[in-house]
Amino acid sequence: MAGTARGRKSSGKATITDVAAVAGVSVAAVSKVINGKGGISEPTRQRVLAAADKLQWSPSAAAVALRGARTRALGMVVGRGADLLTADPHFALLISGVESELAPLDYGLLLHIVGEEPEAEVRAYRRLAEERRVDGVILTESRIGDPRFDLVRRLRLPAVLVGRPWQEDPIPHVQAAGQDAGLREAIGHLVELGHRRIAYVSGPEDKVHTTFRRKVVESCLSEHGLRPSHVVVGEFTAQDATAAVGRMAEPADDRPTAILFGNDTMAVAGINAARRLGLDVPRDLSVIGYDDLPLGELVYPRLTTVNQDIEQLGRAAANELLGLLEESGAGPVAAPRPPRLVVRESTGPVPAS
Amino acid sequence: MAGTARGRKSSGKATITDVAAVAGVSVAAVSKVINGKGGISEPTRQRVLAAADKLQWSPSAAAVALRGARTRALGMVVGRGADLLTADPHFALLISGVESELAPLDYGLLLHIVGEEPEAEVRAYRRLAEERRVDGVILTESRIGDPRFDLVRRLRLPAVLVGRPWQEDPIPHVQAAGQDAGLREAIGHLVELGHRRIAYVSGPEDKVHTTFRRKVVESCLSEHGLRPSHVVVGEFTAQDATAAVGRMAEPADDRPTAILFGNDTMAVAGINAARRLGLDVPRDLSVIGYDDLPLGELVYPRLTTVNQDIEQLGRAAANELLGLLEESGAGPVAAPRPPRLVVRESTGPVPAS
DNA sequence: CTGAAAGCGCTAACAG
DNA sequence: CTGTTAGCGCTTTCAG
Repeated sequence: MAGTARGRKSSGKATITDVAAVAGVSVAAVSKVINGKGGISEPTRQRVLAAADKLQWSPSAAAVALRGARTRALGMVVGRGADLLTADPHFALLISGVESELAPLDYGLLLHIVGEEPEAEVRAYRRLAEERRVDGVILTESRIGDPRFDLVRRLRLPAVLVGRPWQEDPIPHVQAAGQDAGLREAIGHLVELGHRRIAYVSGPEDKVHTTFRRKVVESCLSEHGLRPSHVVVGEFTAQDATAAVGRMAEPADDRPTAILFGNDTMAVAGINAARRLGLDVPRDLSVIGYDDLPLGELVYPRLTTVNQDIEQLGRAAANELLGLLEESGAGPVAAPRPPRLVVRESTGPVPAS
Repeated sequence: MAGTARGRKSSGKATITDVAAVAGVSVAAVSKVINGKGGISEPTRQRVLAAADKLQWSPSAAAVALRGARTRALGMVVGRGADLLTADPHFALLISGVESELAPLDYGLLLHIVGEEPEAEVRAYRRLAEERRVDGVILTESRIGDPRFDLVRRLRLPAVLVGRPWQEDPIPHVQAAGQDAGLREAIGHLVELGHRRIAYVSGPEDKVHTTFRRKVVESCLSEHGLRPSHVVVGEFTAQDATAAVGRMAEPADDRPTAILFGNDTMAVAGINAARRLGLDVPRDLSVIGYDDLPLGELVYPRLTTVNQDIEQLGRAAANELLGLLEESGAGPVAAPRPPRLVVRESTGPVPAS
């Protein structure tokens, strides 16, 4: 195990030059072998591979990026407080889907969690672009008048939005076909059970999907000749859900017999609020959530909810973005399937009264 | 608004050369201004800053990394299936804490979610190191005989572990003082309520913290002159929790009057399993979880559990790693406080029988 | 105080 | 088939 030949810099990590030296070839040959370019004899190829393996060498991401302007990393900026982030596995699922698409291509995902302040968010995107840290970004949760679409365009930062774009924004986006399917099924389910007084508890209306869903609920109810008995716009939190239920329970004869909630967290909180008010779910009140979090299976009664394939959505978004970057090797990805109702135990026939 | 002076490459993004040209100085001057090195006159400084701002320029991360061997990014490899990831906000919290420490220093976090296969995990770390994509990594969930400590050492990849190291491993790590405090409080609480038959449902014993906690429970019970009525080792899943409760309920006279679960998800599942067996919580059975997820406040009865300040742990880990990298500017971070019991509604006096 | 020039590790022409 | 060489955008001596 005598020391290596001509003094390799003792401590620093191996470079392409070291590999070339060990293999007894030129750096160009090493480069070609690593990048699978043709025009290299098999014996040479083997020697290079052996040398690279021996030295535990892979091309430096920085050098490759500097040379080719490809960083092989995608970015994602999440603008939410830690509290909301953790109450809702939404992002974990999305990221997991994105990663599953990226991993085989050896792309990385650069994550930025910023607070709610819009300026921090803008700054994050700006740096990602200006510093050329990523090849593109994945956007989520588009808001009404979302500034990010303009931003990424000005930044010339390739971007794909997960979900429903704001207006006719020509930004590439992925979403499941039949976005309204889940809510339609949900309402159909309730109507079939005899419910007529149906309330809707929504999330903050600055999000595009929030208003969209409220409209779907309203139009779908009207197709059944109904109007929502109550519409509450809140904050997607347990507190707001509890408050909403409290408010709706007041005049008992006007109380809804079923409530649709904007997400599962609110729905579960709503169920418990009802219970504390002496109402049994589903006997006195039916409840439907949205998202189908694991939580829904854990609680009692198990939650009837609308399932979205968020992970698949992440996969599709990553795939789309990779396509934009002309990254071959990103095989086709199955389209995310429409949201659909999962009937469990929190819905039942309308109370007799 | 006439076209820029001598043909700047029309479409490509601005470089330091462009900024220098616009400011009418040399690239060296621009570099010095940006990096806050002294020896630049104020007027020059202003001109450079104005030019950089006008061109929306920040130094390319790739070039900086190539030159200085600092990527200003940290890595985190999460080896878990998407399912486990989402059932447990643990990582979301941790990441959120890490980010909050990184953001002010403009460090990025490169995330890799790999499956359960150990080889995928090793590969991920190896690439992170060999490609010099990150300056260091944060490790979580150390396992018995964890190969990653050796790995990062061989890779010369600066690393900090979140949580309890395996054996005396000399890897830098952060953890709250008084790791056993929460469980001790929990058991004290139960004993005070008169419980004598106390069971423990643990997670997979390949994790270091899992075995540690079981030992704490056992030794703490024995200090009270007790032995666990049952110890079940499962998978941290709702299924296993349900099964465990089913098994323990069998001979009613040997049934535990209280169960400690390894995490909140199991605890909630356990409560519902008990309910389906006709047992009321906390009247017939007391239940305590671990982690204090938001979930615990949503369910009925609200869950008594052990709270850990995971976000703070993430902050501390990032801070420690930054310190290892000799990154100044990482101010001191408060030490994570010991786990502590949060008493809510799922525990009560031992049943009379 | 300011600028010219030498690389960091790699890829892509171009010559042999 | 294989080697030489010119930069990619930046920082950093070292001279002016």
